[in-house]
Amino acid sequence: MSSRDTLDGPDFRAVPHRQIGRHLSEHSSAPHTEHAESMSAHDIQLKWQQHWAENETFRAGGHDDERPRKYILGMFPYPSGDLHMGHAINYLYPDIVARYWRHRGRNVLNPIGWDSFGLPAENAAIKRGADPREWTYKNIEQHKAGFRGYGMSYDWSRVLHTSDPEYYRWNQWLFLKMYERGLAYRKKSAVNWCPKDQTVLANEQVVDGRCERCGTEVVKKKLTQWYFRITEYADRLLDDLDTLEGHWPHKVLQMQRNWIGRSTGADVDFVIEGRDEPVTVFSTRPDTLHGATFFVIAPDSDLAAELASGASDEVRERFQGYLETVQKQSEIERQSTDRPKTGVFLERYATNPVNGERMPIWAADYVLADYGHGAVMAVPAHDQRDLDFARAFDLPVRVVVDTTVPGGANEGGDLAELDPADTGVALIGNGRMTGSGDLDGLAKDEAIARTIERLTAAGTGRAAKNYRLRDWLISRQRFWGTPIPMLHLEDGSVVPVPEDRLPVQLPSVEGLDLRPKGTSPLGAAESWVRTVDPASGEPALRDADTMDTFVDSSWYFLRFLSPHSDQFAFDPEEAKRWAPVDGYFGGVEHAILHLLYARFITKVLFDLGLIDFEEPFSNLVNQGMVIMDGAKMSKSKGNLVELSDLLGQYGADALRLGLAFAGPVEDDKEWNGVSLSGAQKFLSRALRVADETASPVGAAADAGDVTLRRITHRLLADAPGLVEQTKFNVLVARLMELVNGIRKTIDTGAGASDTAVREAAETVAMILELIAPHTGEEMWARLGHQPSVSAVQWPDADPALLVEDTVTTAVQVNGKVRATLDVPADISDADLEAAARADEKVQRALEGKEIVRVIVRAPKIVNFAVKG
RNA sequence: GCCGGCGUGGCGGAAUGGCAGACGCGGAGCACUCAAAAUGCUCUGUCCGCAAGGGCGUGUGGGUUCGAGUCCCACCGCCGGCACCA
Repeated sequence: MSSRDTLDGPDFRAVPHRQIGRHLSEHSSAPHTEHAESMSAHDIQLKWQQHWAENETFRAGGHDDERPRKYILGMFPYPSGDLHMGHAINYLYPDIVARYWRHRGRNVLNPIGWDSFGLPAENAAIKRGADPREWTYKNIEQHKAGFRGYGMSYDWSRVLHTSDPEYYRWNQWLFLKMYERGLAYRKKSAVNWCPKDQTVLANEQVVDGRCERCGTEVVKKKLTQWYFRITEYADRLLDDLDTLEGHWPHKVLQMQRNWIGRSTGADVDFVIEGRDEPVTVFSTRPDTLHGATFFVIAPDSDLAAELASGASDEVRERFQGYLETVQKQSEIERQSTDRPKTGVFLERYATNPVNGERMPIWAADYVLADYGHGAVMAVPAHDQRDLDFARAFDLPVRVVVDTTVPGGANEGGDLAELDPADTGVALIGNGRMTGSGDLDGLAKDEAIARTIERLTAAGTGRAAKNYRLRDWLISRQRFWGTPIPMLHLEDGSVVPVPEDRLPVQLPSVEGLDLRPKGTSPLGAAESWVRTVDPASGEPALRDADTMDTFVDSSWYFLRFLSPHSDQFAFDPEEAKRWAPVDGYFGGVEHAILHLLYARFITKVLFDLGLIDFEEPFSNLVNQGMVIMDGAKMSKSKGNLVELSDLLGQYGADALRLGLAFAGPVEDDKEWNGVSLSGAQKFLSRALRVADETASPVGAAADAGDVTLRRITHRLLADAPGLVEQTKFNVLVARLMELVNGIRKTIDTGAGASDTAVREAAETVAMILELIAPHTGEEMWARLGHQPSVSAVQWPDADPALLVEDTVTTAVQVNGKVRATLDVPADISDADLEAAARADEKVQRALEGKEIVRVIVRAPKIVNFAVKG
């Protein structure tokens, strides 16, 4: 808005979104506004939804649109069943924000699409003997109708479905790019296997040892699978989290940090007797190397098998038995930390590089094959797990850190009494080195640095990092996903499908048995699997696995920027214009799944030079769930509240308002506490003040009732902050205050023809539109304006109306309020103190007391600090 | 075990270190009505008091400050993440 020095009311310039400069009269004719009493919420809803659809009101502006851009996005839905309360709350918040930025003069992109590959469609298809396509696209149509009925301001020209070949073609393209860069690779490894879904799972999809989808206990299976090398990006994924601080929920950042789990320390090479190659172990405490008294390797590692095979028959037999026991355990059993330590001595020895001591080598399942090098140097005195093991098998315990020294963890204690071998408690705290040659006396950090220097110089070790994060297993043995675009030749080599042959389309389900059986159903599609390598002309077999659907969702936010392109996955020029996403909304359940994968792929695309940013989502909001009786709503619990029922009964606006008002965005909302009738009541109250507004359109507000004008302008000033901090519940409360103020002005104040009433009602219409868009539009129309209110530009608040002439000062005595004074807002400290001292109540409170100090913060507060 | 977050009326929840409880739900009363619904208005943290007024109040105990729901320390409770990760 231009800087004007008049005290006019808000300047509600209606600027159409799509093309600035287009005149209101060119808009399609305004929908007929009937008399208030004759229109139900339902009628209002339909009328405006039709208007928005016909006018493409929320289509994002094109290249010629000069306004600054805002990209607002909700995590796209999976098209299972109909829309329910979960969707209602998830997609409400981004819609509020998108609508807000339109009022703030931004070219807003608020798209919607469907994450439409995945197991539920396939399982439903198996159950009904149908094609997953039918189920999927039927549900998508239902969702689309549901979202329109809910009043979402989407750009419907950019819809995408990940199960369209036009989409998954680019998934395959991404895979090939990853492959070219060595970021997609195949390896045989023990993988997580869900026996129910009959497919492998990524680490991220195993929750407490169970399948994230179906809850079945996960088992380990040795399989050759495709992986994305996310570990190569571990440092960047971890370090860049710092740049998101303050923009992403702290909790999500912390969860990702935990998940990546970087440890720093050293790799140390140990010579093994009777083996040519040394074995490397990782340790975060190389300072304790002198205290390493034995060596432990994971029983299911290749090294264990190798070392056992070189031992006596008896040892070999014992080891085999142990290995079988270990492999029979479920993940849940194995992860339990409080079970006794078990293991077998392999009758082999390693040599401690710092003192040449012989260290017996054991195989024990407390060492994991897939972390570090699958082997550890055991320092029982200073590691609880090693100590437990040493005590179970009577192995030597040697203290090399004195924790009783000044500043140590057991300062002033008696080291002999603290002997871990006796107490069973490892000394893991700080202290000074002892019994470690010339490391003696050094503190932990110094000793670590010194040890790494020595090892490096001797060539027997080096500084090293390790991560909890594992590479992302992306193969799935299921039908309804993106085929992996690779070919297996007769000579055993694996080659990519050339880019110009994409997409590798899914075959028809006709004649295919989709039932899970441990290998991909695609493998049975003979005519599909058997093909020819276009490069060599050799016969080839297609890779029959499909990709994890998290690949689909790892880059979809870029596809919205050029959703129909057959030239690019996304147009880099469009990405430059719109991306990254300014406001991303979704549930915390994706804190380390989707959000980690999307960050990873974004960094890869950055490295490919296709985008100029390294983080996909500049701001993230985790909304809470709608719960019922304290539990998540779900189909299985039978407490799913369908959206369509409520839209008919209460209307979209009442539902939106009720949810927005129910509490802070990130909190769960108890459904029984959401009052839709209360919301309805407020909406009709708002509509009524618009109907009652009696001054003409365009009437200047300057002469209007000042009290009401102050409320209006305070809201105009405060609402942007409230929306930008996602305090929608407070925004609703403030709207209620304004409507209450209008009500009061009409009934007992200046009356319905006062121009402040019009100004206030128009402000309500504009801001209410964010939350209850149909009612906002209807108010705007009834106030005599052309649609759409969504295009109205946010007026600046009049600064003169934001400062009060008189304010209420609290007068405190020792911090307790004893009186309030109405004083001029610009009162001086001295005058205020004098006024306070003159007040009768204050005098009474000060009677007989000695004033020690007086704090005056005009015009807010006076505080007398007194004695006696 | 490690890491993180949160504790405010009967309920959902407000509150840049400056009048705790905005706004709403629920409750009580009043107006309109033959009546009800709808609508509008008033009251509604708690204790003492007829009242004026006062005491107490943001999980508990300390601290910083003229002043603490807000900042610091300890504890209690709840929620979430990670966890035999060397």
